[in-house]
Formats: sequence, structure tokens, C-alpha cells
Amino acid sequence: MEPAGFVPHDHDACISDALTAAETYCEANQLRFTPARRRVLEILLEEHKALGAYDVLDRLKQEGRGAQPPVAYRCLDFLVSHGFVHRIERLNAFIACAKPHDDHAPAFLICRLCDSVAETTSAAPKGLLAHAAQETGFKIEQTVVEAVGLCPECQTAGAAE
Amino acid sequence: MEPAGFVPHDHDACISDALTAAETYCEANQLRFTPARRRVLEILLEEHKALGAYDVLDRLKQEGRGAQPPVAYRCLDFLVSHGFVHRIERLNAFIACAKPHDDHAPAFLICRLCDSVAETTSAAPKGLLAHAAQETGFKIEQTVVEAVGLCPECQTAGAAE
DNA sequence: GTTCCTTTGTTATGTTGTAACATTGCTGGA
DNA sequence: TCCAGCAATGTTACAACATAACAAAGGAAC
Repeated sequence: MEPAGFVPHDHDACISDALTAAETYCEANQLRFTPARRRVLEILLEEHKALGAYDVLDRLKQEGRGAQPPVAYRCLDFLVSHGFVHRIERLNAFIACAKPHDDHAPAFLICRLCDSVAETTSAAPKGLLAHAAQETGFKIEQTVVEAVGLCPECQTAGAAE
Repeated sequence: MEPAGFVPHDHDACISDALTAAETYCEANQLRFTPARRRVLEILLEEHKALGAYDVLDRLKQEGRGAQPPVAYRCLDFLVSHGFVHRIERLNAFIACAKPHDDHAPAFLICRLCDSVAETTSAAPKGLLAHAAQETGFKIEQTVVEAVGLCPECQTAGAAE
């Protein structure tokens, strides 16, 4: 899989596709894709980068919605738990999933200078880690794989460390 | 490598070995293994589990040291940056390294019920992820690999969910 | 149309992390 | 020995991230 995020693409289409996919999935699974949830997903898709919960919250406030922290967190929790959005632990931030329901073990490439994030796929559920887990009887339910480093732009921009 | 953490071991020896190793490494590299830094490492080794920065801070306070948050964070930053301690992103917590300077890409198995953490090794720097990074020109400096699931005890204890 | 459950609104507070600056203390050179 | 410079520590204040708890509103099912 090619990592999304450092490559150009048709962004309007990517937004509407993702929204449609989410809508469809929710209908099929009796989940309520409410306006607030939809709007939060849209915001993340529009920005196309990792946003903190309070960044999302600020956007909601600008739009005149009542918006206390739990509003944003609840929407984000919903979106994360159904795979429309991923949480980036390293940044305490959230990003729209680049491949919703393309059943995957997501992994992220995080630039430590500009905080850009690209989504890709890891082999974590099958590799050394899974083997070690099996040996001790640990049951893996989810893996967090985040690589920190320098994106192409920041490598060239600042040859600086 | 066998994951440490869910297996019994000689804990006193493990503490003193780790302290000695840190001391030796610091001498060899002109780093100052000050009393505060040493004490924080000892605390993490004694507890032998992931502690939040404020848990460490509480321990320091009990011992009568002046202890505002930056004191704990500074020691932890030092220990993390030299590989004596790892940060567990998923828990916003810190744990003493089980294999200091056994040059490794650490990975962690985190129980979502009891928060126990076992350290093991991942293949992250060589697998799918590294390949994807190379394709886009992303330069990986560090990888965070954390598996969330159920430890052996919690699987048997609660057959629950 | 009433009951039940999910979602939303709101207040308040808890937890994690850092900026900024004063002070101390070590180290190396005149 | 003294003092210049840098590393480490002490302290205040605050910023950023997250959730508990409860009230109110909205939809679905009988």
C-alpha cells in the first residue's frame, strides 16, 4: 500500500467518497451518522491532517454550534470506534482514515518538524510482535504503529538536523 | 526475544544491574547521572510497571524532595533520551527499559484491563512500514509499536468480554 | 402517546505537560 | 584562587488534553 499524505490527490473527491462510505456503512450497521458526527468527520477530511480535539472544537464553535469539550470528544470517539478516524497517540490528535473499512492495521509516518502525518499499513499483527505475544499468551486486539522522523519536504527544506 | 513483564525474575538483581549499567554508560559518555535522575530510574525499576509522570512526582514528594512537575519531566526526558526508560504513548506513562543498550526497536504489549506492560522487540525498522517510508522518501528515526489487548491473567480472570 | 434508549448540552474538574526565569553548582581556564 | 560559562535544579504559573456527572432533547418501538 502506498502511504497517503505526502502525495497529491483529488481532494474534493476524497472527501465526498469518505463521507458516502461512512454514511453507507452506518446505514448498513444501524449506526446513527448524526449531523455533529458528520460535521466532525468533514472537518478532519477537509483539513487532511491530524487535528487535536480542541482544534476540532474551535471549528465547531466558529460555526455557532454549542461546543464544550465533551461534544468533540464524543464525536471523535464514535468515529474512531467505527474506523472512520484514527487517533495518533504520539500527537494526541486525530486524522480521517485514508482507507475506511479496507480492513487494515494502520500505521503512521509522523514528521517531527511539521507534524504532517501519512497513513500506511503495518505488518504488526503478523510479525515478531505477534510471535512474542503468542509465546506469552498475550492476546493482541489492536496495534499502534507510529514512525517518527522527517517527511521529504522537511528533509530538503532544513538540511538542519 | 522473550517479552519481559509477564514472567518471574530476580527483581533485586534486575534493579541493581540496570542502575550499574546506566551509571557505566553515563561515565563512558560524559553524562551526569545525578541523584535525581538516579532516583527516578530507581523508582521506575522498583515499581516495574508503567508510571505516569505525576506518579513519579508523588514518590519524589513523599521523599521530601522539592518536586514540581518539571523536576519529574526533566529526569524522565533525560532517561528516555538515553534509552534507560521508554515512554508508553498509549498510557502517557514511563517504564524502565528491560534491555538497556541492547540496541533494539522496543515494542510493548499493554493490557487494557490491568495496564500491565511487557517489553519485547519489533521488526518495525525492516518491515512493510520501512518499505512504505522508503517509497515516499520519509526518513524514519524512531518507531512506536504498542499492542493493546489482554494479558494472560486478565484473559483467565475475566472471561468477561 | 408513552416508554426506553441514544444522543446532545452544560458545568465543573481532573490529568498531563511546558514556558519562563531565578538559582545553584560544577568545570575549566586565567 | 577566582571567575566565566554552562548544565542542572527550583519554582511559579499556565497551557493542553480529557472526562465525570447530570439534565434535557430526540427517535424508535410498542
